[in-house]
Amino acid sequence: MEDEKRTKILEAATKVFAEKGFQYAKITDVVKESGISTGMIYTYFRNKLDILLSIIVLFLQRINQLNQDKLQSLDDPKQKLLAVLHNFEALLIKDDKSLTLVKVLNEALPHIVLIPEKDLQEKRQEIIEGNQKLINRIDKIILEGQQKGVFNDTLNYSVLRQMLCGAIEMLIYGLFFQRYSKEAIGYEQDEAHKAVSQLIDRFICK
Amino acid sequence: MEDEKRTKILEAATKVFAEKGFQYAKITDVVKESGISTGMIYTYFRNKLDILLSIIVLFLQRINQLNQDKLQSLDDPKQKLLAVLHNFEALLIKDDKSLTLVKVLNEALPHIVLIPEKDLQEKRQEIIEGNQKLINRIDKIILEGQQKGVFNDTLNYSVLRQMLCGAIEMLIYGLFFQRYSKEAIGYEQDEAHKAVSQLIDRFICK
Amino acid sequence: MEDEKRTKILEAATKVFAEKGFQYAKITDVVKESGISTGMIYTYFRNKLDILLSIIVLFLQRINQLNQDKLQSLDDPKQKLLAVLHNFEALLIKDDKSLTLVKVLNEALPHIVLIPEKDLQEKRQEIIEGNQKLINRIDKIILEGQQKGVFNDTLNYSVLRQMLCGAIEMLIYGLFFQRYSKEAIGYEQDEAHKAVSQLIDRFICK
Amino acid sequence: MEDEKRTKILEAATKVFAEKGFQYAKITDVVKESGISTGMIYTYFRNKLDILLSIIVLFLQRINQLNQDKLQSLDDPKQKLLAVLHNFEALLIKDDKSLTLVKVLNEALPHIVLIPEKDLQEKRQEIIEGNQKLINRIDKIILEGQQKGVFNDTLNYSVLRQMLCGAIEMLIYGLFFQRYSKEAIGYEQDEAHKAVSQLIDRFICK
DNA sequence: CATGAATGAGACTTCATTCAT
DNA sequence: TATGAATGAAGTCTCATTCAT
Repeated sequence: MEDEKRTKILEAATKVFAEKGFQYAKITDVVKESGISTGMIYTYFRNKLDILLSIIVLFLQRINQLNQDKLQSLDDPKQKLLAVLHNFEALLIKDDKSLTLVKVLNEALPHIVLIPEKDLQEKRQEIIEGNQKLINRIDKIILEGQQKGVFNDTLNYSVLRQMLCGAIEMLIYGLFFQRYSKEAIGYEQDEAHKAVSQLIDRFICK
Repeated sequence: MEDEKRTKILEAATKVFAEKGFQYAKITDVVKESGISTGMIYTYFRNKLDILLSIIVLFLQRINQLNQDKLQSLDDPKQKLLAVLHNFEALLIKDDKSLTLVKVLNEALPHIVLIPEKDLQEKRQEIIEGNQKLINRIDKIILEGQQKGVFNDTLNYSVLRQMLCGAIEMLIYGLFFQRYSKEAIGYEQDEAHKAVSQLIDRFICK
Repeated sequence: MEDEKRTKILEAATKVFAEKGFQYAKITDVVKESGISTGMIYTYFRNKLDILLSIIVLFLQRINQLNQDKLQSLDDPKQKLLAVLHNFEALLIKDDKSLTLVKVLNEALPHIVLIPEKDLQEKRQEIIEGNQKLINRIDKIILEGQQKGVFNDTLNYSVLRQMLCGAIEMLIYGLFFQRYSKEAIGYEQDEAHKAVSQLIDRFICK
Repeated sequence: MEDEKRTKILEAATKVFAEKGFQYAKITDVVKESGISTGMIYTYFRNKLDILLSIIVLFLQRINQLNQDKLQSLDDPKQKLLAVLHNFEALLIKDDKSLTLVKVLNEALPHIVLIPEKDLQEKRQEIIEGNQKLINRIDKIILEGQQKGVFNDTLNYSVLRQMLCGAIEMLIYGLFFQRYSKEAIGYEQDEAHKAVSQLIDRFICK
């Protein structure tokens, strides 16, 4: 009941932040989009930044939870990597609403990780740790694959992870761009999925 | 002399925007960083946004010029792709100062392309066209490679371009992050360079 | 309730603009005078100029309404002219507060009519039309009086109107000056009233 | 030589202040109009306000000088009043350039007389005294006319002076408006002249 | 619990004025 | 004497946040 309202706010904010950019999005926009009054929003969140951080925290909690659930039953590094990828899809590409989340993450994460916000230290810390956990999990998989001799080991695992994430992120952003701007980007969700599998096959795997 | 000052402002602004984010950067920060007074800044640029747009316009002009220069003497699609990549490096990875530009581009481009700023329409248009030219050039190279039978043609050229750009962007962002946050990211410029070559070899090429 | 606040702002602004002059009046002065916060003022008016224009629009609406009401029941041109004059008094000379309006009108109208403000075109248009309507009504009365042979017709009606308005305006300004500067100007409201009647009798009438 | 430049600045400023209004006129406008550099302007005048005050001081000096010259040889109050009026014409209506002065006087005098500018006290004082002298001279003529039994004495001399000045001012402003806005006002200089004579004949004289 | 009217801090920007050349 | 590039003080306006109802 309470959480329902919280979720409504976060979903509305995600849409608004994605469409206008965090800096240009006004609280009033979130009010209009969510149908929840300003005052109410401020009982759920300390301030505007808190909403943004909460969106990200929620995403990181979900993706990390999903990863934890899926990965423990898998052994093969390649299967693990594909599972992580699948989890991204499950959270980010499943529908138009989810795609907006990518835009928000793209815009916000670099700042939050890099810039020490004075406000909301504990939430920022949670994000940094959640982000770290996500990255570490991927790194561990790649490293394991390299050690098992199935993954490309001519490159540092961190380089591989960085490229993999960048490629996926840009693919998904392309989908968001297409949905939102109504301009053709030239591919759809299924082709993006195929593309990442192929990237793993040809670039990550030996 | 005049251009010298303009450049100084743009460089200072790039640093400040990269470090604080455009929204949180104050004109006073640019004043302090550049050593040029508020009033002077406003004789060179119409407003804060104009500075941001000018940074991007300048980058797009340079990269497109570099590409035009380098590409006309090359025939082989793979050589062309490597040339484009090298141009990115020449502009973005050559030193710490250049790396800040990546951060600014990452933050600003999605907004500018997506959101119709009311202000500064002609400059915004220049950016959209410059960006388009950059992307089209890459697309053309990939398409040519596919038609010549040397590039991976199981995937759409736009998918390949998107992934290539995403991977490179993230690699460079990693370098920026490392220089700026003093936290190890796990690789350096040369390894990034090698990584992209390898990505082209294994993923883009047949 | 809402209109009450709008009125409060307009009244405070009229006083402040009259005392300091529009250019030297700060929004903070209006805030102090009205007891209404900056933010609130900007929900009622787009900007400082909008406040000024709104003061004038309101005056023109009122005077034109009053004129319309009073004139339709009158037949005699002289009675009509006196009615218009009385309406001015009813709006401008009734108390100290009203007198400040004269100062604001004197200062602002010449600019607004003459200079094409880029901002707030529709409001500016309303003022020009309201002003025109006011002048046309007076012109029509004078012309009618001339045609009926009761008004001085050795002079153009526009000359007569101009002089009449100028004389009245200066008379009222004198009253404002006296009230505000506490320096004697040498006459009071009743004498001013008498003077205009006499001006009509001796100068406008045959 | 020096005075030539001073005059040039004052003339340019009069035009600019008339066209844009003192508050909206920029020093740069005066620079462009006069062809004299910013720095130079500031050697002749202390600040922007000083220019405005100097324009008015000069006008008051001239009109008072002219009045003194003409009036001493005249005896008849009506002739004196006509002489004063003629002097106004000589200074304000003689050409398009002079007409701009009316606009500036209209806009500035009420403020200067009313509001104690912190700056430039001695110049402000000079204006107040010059203005006073001008008004006193007119008052004296009217009073004299009343005492001699040739002027309307049912009204206070200050009321008569106020109306006379208002009527003339508005007539001249109409001429300025016509020249500047290219919209017909309905009369020309000669008709304005005739109108004032008639006003004196019918309203001021018995 | 719910609202949205009201607040005011602080950013952007302008332009009168200065002063090195 | 002459210039106009450079300055920075100060005003307008926005919008996140509060709190009376």
